[in-house]
Amino acid sequence: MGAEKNYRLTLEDVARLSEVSRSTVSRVINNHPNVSQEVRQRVLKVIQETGYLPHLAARSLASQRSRILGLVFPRSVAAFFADPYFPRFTQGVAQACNQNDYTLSLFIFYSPEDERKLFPRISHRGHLDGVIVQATTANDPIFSTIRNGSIPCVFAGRAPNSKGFSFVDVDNETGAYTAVSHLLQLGRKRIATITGPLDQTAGMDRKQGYIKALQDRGRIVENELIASGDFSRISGYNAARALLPQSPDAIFVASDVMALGALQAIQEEGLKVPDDIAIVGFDDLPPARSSSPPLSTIRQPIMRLGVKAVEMLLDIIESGNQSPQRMIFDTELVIRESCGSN
Amino acid sequence: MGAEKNYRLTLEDVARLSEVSRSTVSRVINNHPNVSQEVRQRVLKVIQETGYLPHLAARSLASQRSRILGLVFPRSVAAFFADPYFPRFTQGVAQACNQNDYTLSLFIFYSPEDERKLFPRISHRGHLDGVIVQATTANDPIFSTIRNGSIPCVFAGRAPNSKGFSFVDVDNETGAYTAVSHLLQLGRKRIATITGPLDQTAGMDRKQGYIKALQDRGRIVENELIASGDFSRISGYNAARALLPQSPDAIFVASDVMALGALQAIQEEGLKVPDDIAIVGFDDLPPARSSSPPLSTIRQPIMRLGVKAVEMLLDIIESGNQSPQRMIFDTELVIRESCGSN
DNA sequence: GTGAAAGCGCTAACAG
DNA sequence: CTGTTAGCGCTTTCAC
Repeated sequence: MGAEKNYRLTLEDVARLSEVSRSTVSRVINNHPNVSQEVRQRVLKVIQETGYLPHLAARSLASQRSRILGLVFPRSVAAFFADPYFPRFTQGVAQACNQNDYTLSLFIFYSPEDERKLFPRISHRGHLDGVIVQATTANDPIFSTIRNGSIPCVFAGRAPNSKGFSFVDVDNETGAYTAVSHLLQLGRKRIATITGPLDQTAGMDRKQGYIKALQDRGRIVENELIASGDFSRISGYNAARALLPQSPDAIFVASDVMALGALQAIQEEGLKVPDDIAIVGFDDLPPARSSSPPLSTIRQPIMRLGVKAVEMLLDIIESGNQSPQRMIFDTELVIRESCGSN
Repeated sequence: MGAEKNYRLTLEDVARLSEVSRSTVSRVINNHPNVSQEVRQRVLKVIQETGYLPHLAARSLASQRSRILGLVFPRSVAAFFADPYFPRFTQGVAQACNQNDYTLSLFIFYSPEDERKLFPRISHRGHLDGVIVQATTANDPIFSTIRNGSIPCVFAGRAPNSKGFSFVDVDNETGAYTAVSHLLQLGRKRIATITGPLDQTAGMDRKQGYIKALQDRGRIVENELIASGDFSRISGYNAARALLPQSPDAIFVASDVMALGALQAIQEEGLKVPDDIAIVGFDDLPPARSSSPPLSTIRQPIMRLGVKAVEMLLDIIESGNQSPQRMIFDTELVIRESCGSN
């Protein structure tokens, strides 16, 4: 191991020790082809022995690339760290950043104050090489910021007004469609839904999948069976309470966290899940596995979304490719006890 | 609003436009006193109008400070984003970083591979101005890395071998003591505990508080009433199952997440909480509020821990103060239904 | 395949 | 209070 001294070694030092020029050392570090095997080995050895580490700021300044990626959670993603979805996504992003030798820098917005302060840093070229932005409602100021800036960006989730933007997402509509179809196959007659916020595509698309599944089987879509929530547990609880008087025999809930709230409301009413009411959630987060009864749900590959977002972003950065890219992941129906299929 | 062009303005540009030298502009930006009011205003106006933003890398290089703080989750913090504690703490850290114009950079370790790659970046001076490290087991390699490096560091939680390190923490022992004392006052006779991992101070201290509360009231500490977990839900579930044959009438559980698992185990056994068994958890995370029955628990100010960690770290960085600092927050008993006091 | 030289955009003495 | 002058440590033409 190289000594970890206070004195920082520089390229200059390594060059001297390996008896070549700074340029050559730089080439070795950056894997430039124009270095002879012999010299390369010699330099590598010195680097190894000294524990030399390039100075990131110096490198950024000279190369005009910071090798820092931003991960942005807009203010309208209020639920932020209350829903396990976000930490999990963050984990995927962090992992992929490590893998690719990029540094991850986290931006979480709370107040307009934060935005005023941080938006310039995010959108101006020079600080970040690119950003991953959690998609949210159309009117969040983050959109105009990104649009007016010139920084490479990938959205996590399709944003309502994100035409021309790159994004990673899951097929929300098909996921919901699958969930509701399953419920129909099980013979449920009055299938209700608790939607997510309808100003986000995830909320809209999942609702659309619910509607489509019903229609494809010739069922009538009843508005009294549709309640809306905001992905929070309490909103799921309240929505379920509002739904119960309509005597549904099944509910498709647009997120696991809301489903947990709904489950509680149902049970408090003395009703049994799945006997009286079947439930299918969406996300497949850990809490879904440990509820009583365990929650049937639509699994989405959250961590992989994070990883893919980074890879897509790096591709955009490195290729300079301007045309928007997109990647839609499939979901998977996970059957547990809450839907009563076993 | 300044135009967000591809061309980056430099200090030079601002200097020219405001008809002063680069140094003066630099002084204005860095709030140096040696600038006349008049000139300062003029420069500020130009900055405002042009939307000039200093180039961080250039600044870092020249000033030898990156204004980037690292937040590190060691590999042995496996539960990572499964326990809402961490996201919440992260939130506090992110908030405080914004406030102080520092950038937050996140390091989450999964594999030895990650460590090999990232440790040098963390411990070498020059990349990060300081790091906040989530405390964990004594044998995690992060400790030697930090110790051998020369980077300012604050631990979140007291580490088992962190003598001489700065940290923020809560008074775990007193928190546990309070919880158990409350249970005793309610007349519970056979109070069990489910501990956290005993190679972490949070686990040890909470166990110690349990023991002390019992002893202070002249109770005998029975080993059969002590089960250990690892802060995960499933470990709480298993520990509770192991405890039930000893017929406890109360359990102090060292984390809310484990308490939820224990609750489930108890209820599956047909026992009632709090009638048959009272439960008090630790943390006061959102899930504690929404369980049935709601969980009595020991609240710790998680976000404030994050904020304080940053402030402490900045103080160390800016003052160059070497002597270890520490801050211990008080906890608070939150009474809900699971302990049966109402 | 290698080295010399010119910056990248900023800070920080040092003069004045 | 203000300007001049050196760098910070690296990348990147451009010669050779």
